[in-house]
Amino acid sequence: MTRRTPRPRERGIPEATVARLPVYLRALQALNDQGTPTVSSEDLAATTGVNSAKLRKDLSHLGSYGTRGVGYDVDYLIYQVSRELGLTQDWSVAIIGIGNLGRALANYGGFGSRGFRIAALLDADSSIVGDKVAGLPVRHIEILEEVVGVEDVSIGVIATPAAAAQTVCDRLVGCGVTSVLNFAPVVLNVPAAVDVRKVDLSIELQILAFHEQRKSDGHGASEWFGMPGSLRDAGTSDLSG
Amino acid sequence: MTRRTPRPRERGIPEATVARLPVYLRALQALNDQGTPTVSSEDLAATTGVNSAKLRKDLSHLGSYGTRGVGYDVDYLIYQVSRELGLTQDWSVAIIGIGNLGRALANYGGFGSRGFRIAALLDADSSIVGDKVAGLPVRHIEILEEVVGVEDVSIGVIATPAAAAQTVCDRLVGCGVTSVLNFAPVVLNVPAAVDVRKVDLSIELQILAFHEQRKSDGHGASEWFGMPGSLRDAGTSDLSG
DNA sequence: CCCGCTTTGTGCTCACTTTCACAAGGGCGT
DNA sequence: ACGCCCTTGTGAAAGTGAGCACAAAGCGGG
Ligand SMILES: NC(=O)c1ccc[n+]([C@@H]2O[C@H](COP(=O)([O-])OP(=O)(O)OC[C@H]3O[C@@H](n4cnc5c(N)ncnc54)[C@H](O)[C@@H]3O)[C@@H](O)[C@H]2O)c1
Ligand SMILES: NC(=O)c1ccc[n+]([C@@H]2O[C@H](COP(=O)([O-])OP(=O)(O)OC[C@H]3O[C@@H](n4cnc5c(N)ncnc54)[C@H](O)[C@@H]3O)[C@@H](O)[C@H]2O)c1
Repeated sequence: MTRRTPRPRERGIPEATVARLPVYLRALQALNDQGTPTVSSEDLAATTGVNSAKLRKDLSHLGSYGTRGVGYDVDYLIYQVSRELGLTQDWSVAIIGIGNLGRALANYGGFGSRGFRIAALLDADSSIVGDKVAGLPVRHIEILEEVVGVEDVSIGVIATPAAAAQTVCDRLVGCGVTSVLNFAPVVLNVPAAVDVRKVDLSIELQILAFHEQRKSDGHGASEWFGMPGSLRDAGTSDLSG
Repeated sequence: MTRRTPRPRERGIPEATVARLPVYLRALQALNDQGTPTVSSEDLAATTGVNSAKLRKDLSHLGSYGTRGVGYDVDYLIYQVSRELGLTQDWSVAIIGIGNLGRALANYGGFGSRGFRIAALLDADSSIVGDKVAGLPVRHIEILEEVVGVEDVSIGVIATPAAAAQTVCDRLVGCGVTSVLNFAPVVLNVPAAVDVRKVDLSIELQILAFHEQRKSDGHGASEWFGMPGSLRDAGTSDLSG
């Protein structure tokens, strides 16, 4: 009866699940765009490349939002997943280091699916400070603390050379930023309360090289090639602690 | 000395270990650059932000290359890790989609720590075909198959808009490429023999947002902030299948 | 040549993930 | 109202990884 508590999920969504929620969310939004009203775990799992049982278990961590015999209401699920991920509020992002990569990031329109606002661009190079990139002025790294305060930055994106990354990170942490996305190829040292995620191109390539080597390694080619069509996911995940 | 079988490790290095080897390798190269001849698991673990037991177990999967009471020979370990990752041979990389991101990638000098060679840049936009980016000419996507064959491309990097990614991927797979690094925000559908790793900025941000929300969520601030100085790693990992 | 100090390599335990398999639940046709 | 069929939600099993704690092993000094 009046099942009051629809399972608010006291706390503790597995990290592995958190990493997949954005993938589901994206697929759900695509379904929504094409007008699909409901979707089964089987179908959603297929388009996101995961096992349907895993998908159901993932969603079950948010609560019981499906209807047996029918599936999930796309709109409603989008809302629930967004809420869980914290996308119902806006997050200010600052990009530090407006070089090749920082520029590409700044120009990247589809910044998440809403929820994120690029609030500031910072660089140490005086010759580009003042330039406008993607409509935003590049500001000097010197005023980082001020900018973080004024813009209420909660996520810092580090796209500086490796040598400057730790210093920049320390300053971000120093003025209260507790989430950092790091593109520089260094291991950042931060307090336990700060989350750091890294994106490292060379590591990705090296992992691919490892598997590539394995493939050519022993033999020519046989028993490889499973049936074409098997889905795949890969890449980013792993958490902090 | 004549320790003949240094444990060739028949096969099967845990994926989690593979993902960390590049990190160790980078730290080892830094040590080597500064002339350090040997390093203990404790020290190497500290600079790479992992538990020393985990580091030792990781390295033990490659064989017994340490010396008890002393540590690991930096040079030797660099060689062994490189070999295991397949970096003793060169891998040709093709970047498809020379827009903001593709350009940044092409210009990225520190491409891995050797081992990788950017062999070709491809794009569908005739107006930029022929341009030189980072010293390489942008070629037309039409001749992808030819380029892959001639340059012996083994890794394809997809930096096209999401809508084109699957098609590009299919063509890469079609001409024998079995390793793909995907920057487009789509789940690629590939045969089982193909490895796909993805780098997805919005997913990373959403994961950070989730944790950020958790931090501010319930309470003000207490029992948070573990002792500053704790190391952190994060980001990429997870494999294919 | 023996001893004690240091650091590796690893057995074992515990925690987290994935996947299977299925009972319970819900809608719909009759 | 009833029963059939479909899909969810989840216990339990299996797989993977993290980390502790320690015996085994180099190394150097006495
Ligand atoms: N370009 C890529 O594709 C790519 C790929 C993987 C990783 N990365 C990493 O991303 C980072 C940026 O790469 P990039 O190609 O854009 O380099 P870049 O040299 O083009 O840009 C770096 C920018 O950071 C600025 N900078 C330097 N020190 C700074 C400081 N202390 N504070 C603020 N800004 C500072 C520089 O002025 C420059 O504008 C590097 O660490 C690189 O290793 C880049
Ligand atoms: N720029 C970023 O920071 C960023 C961040 C995350 C993800 N991404 C993703 O990376 C991809 C590229 O981003 P971008 O900012 O460089 O976009 P972009 O529009 O600047 O560049 C895309 C390039 O791909 C080319 N292209 C289009 N269709 C093609 C086809 N069929 N074959 C070959 N080339 C084709 C276009 O001509 C263009 O040069 C997008 O999928 C984007 O979502 C970009």
